[in-house]
Amino acid sequence: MKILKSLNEVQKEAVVYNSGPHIIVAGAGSGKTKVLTHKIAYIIEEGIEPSSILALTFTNKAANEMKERILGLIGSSKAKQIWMGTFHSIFSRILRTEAPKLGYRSNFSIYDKEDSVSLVSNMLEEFNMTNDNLNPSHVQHKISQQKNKMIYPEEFAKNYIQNIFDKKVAYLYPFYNKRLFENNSMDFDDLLLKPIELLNSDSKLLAKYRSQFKYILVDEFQDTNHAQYELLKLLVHGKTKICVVGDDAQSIYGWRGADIKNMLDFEKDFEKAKIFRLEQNYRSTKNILLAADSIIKNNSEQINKTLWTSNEDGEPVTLIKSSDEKDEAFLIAKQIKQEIATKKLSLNDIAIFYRINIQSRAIEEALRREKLPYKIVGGTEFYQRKEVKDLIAYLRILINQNDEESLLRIMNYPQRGIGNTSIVKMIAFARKHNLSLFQTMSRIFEVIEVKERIQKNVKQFKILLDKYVELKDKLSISELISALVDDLGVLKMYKEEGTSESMQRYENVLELLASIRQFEKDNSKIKLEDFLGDVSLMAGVDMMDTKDNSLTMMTIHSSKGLEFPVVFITGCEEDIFPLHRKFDTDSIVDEERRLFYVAITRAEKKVYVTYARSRYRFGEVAYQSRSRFIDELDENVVEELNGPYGKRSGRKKKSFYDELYQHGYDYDFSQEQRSLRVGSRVTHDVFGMGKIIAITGAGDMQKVTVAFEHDVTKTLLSKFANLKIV
DNA sequence: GTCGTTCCAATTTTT
DNA sequence: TTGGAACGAC
Ligand SMILES: Nc1ncnc2c1ncn2[C@@H]1O[C@H](COP(=O)(O)OP(=O)(O)OP(=O)(O)O)[C@@H](O)[C@H]1O
Repeated sequence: MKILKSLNEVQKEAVVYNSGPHIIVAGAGSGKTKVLTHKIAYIIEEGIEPSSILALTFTNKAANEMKERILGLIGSSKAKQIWMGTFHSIFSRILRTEAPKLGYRSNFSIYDKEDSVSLVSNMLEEFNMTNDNLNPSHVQHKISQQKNKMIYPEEFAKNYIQNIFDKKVAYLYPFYNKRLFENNSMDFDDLLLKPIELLNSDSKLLAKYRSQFKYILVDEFQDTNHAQYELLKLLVHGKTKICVVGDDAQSIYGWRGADIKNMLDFEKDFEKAKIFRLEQNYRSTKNILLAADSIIKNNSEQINKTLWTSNEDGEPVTLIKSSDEKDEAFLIAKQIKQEIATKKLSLNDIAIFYRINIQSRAIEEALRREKLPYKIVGGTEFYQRKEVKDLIAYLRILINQNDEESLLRIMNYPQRGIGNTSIVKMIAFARKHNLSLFQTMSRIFEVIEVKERIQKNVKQFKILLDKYVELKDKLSISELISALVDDLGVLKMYKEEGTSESMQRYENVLELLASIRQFEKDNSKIKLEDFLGDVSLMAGVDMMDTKDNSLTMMTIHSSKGLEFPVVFITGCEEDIFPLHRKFDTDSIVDEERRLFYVAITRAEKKVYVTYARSRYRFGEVAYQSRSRFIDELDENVVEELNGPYGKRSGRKKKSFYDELYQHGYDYDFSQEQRSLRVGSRVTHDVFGMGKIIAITGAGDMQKVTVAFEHDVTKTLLSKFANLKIV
């Protein structure tokens, strides 16, 4: 059979296996995704209906690629009928049909993080809690964490309150859910929670989906959260075939609720689960695997796995040292030119990874200067930009008039003389009369607190919206948005402003129009509702264009599942990678280490690791020390490209002089500064462990602000503080 | 209600 | 350093 031909023995076994739940646990590049792909193709060839297969991937892009591969394998367009996508997109699709059973309408909006945060923010204002010192985004994050652990408001309030912050969150949490519901909207977590509620409460529906999905396959299983796992447990029953694949060493979304425990529990929860282990890596050179292994073995908790390759030894990992982030970027550009010149590589073969998006700035600049074309994957995503979101908000309100967040966004965009005071009055009226804000606009003349002149503005706005509600079924999406953009005059507005930001916005609006036209071309007869759903669930990598010839830049998180011949891992310095704040626990550093492992294992032939001795952070120079991960790399597979201070020493503990070198020569080595600098870890006799977050003054008057454990921050005179460096 | 100025947190990572 | 929120003047 053709489908099995390009597989090794274990892979074949796993593809063909059909006697019950199975999990494929294997290291990077061992062909997990490949097995999953071939398995699906195999099942279809066996005569199983594609529409009875549910295949869950981590990104939409991965889903599309998998579909294409399957198409190539079975040569039939049947692949289109597979239920394939991310958990979020699949279950939002199911909710479009089933949500009415929960009291939502099927045109519900999907709130992304920003929408959710702004909902929280508006709630704080409405509840007069703006003085409570609550950061809306922290509140939202906390709520989201509970939701994806399936901890409901009552339970949270009862069992999980540890401090005053939790208490306030517990107060807000039920109202937050209520508001979402009233807005006929769901946040990302609801897209998983609501299906769980539905399937738990409606046995007929459960039966329907259980018989619908005869095969369930999950890629990147190590990064599923509790809600996702619960969904799987619900859907899988006696006859369902379930196959999951994952690598615990690549779990990098713990902060988003993902739990490796799911992998360990699988055997327990799914009876007679069979484990397959793939041990041959087909992606990388021996040296790269050695380097990756030397990193990951520093993590204590791991599922034991072997990984070997018959590929060549290849080149060592090359370390590039630089003085600051500009220098780093320049050296990367220089090295890329050399790679291309000497190795017949194309730009597409090279990727530059970073820990945090901000790092891309300096690199972009250097690449532009050196005339190296690049693309940024993810980052401040296109659909996240303000002007784009504003226009999308118009579309959303046309579909779902209860979507108050969207309505608030556009109420005064572009400016039409409806200010905050009037909006507050309108909301009060809406709450009092149990109306939506949208309905309130129809009765604006009853809201006597709003000035007459402004009532007229509201009326005008309402007429505009009504007109487009009317038009939305008559025009295509692109015609609709073009007409709207014209009507609103935003293009003209940006042009007249004439600043460089405005021009950027102008461009972005044009790009939005173009992208909608493209979207229409790719998905004929698509409905506005579906377009909006897709847009909210679009991941950064989903937009990645692999056709054009350019370098790829992205965060390591976005690089998951991808592979490139040459990989640059940049900013390998303490406090960047591992990026940690104040007091990180081992488990957080372990996740950073897994992230580093993911980064290395994306590479086929060559890894560069770069770091800088200083970089601008928050507008001031911060002196960096190189990442512990660099020291963890197996010396035998590492070379230094430009160590101006001699060869890397194998010493684990740095000497005082090394420390000096680390921090550069343009540094004042006076006693107190050497010892105390921003970022230094210190201990205090009374307060214990801490980290310096600011230093002011000098000499006897020098003050240091230290963040101690348990959220205690103190500003002390260094003369008396007697801080000891650790 | 709008515009300009000042002030402050942000640089985690994203479905 | 930057962008958004907050504040005050008109
Ligand atoms: N039996 C095989 N023969 C040749 N090449 C293979 C084989 N199995 C996998 N590969 C290749 O190895 C590379 C890695 O495969 P794949 O992406 O499926 O691995 P993975 O285990 O999912 O990796 P990761 O977990 O790192 O994302 C791919 O280029 C794939 O084509």
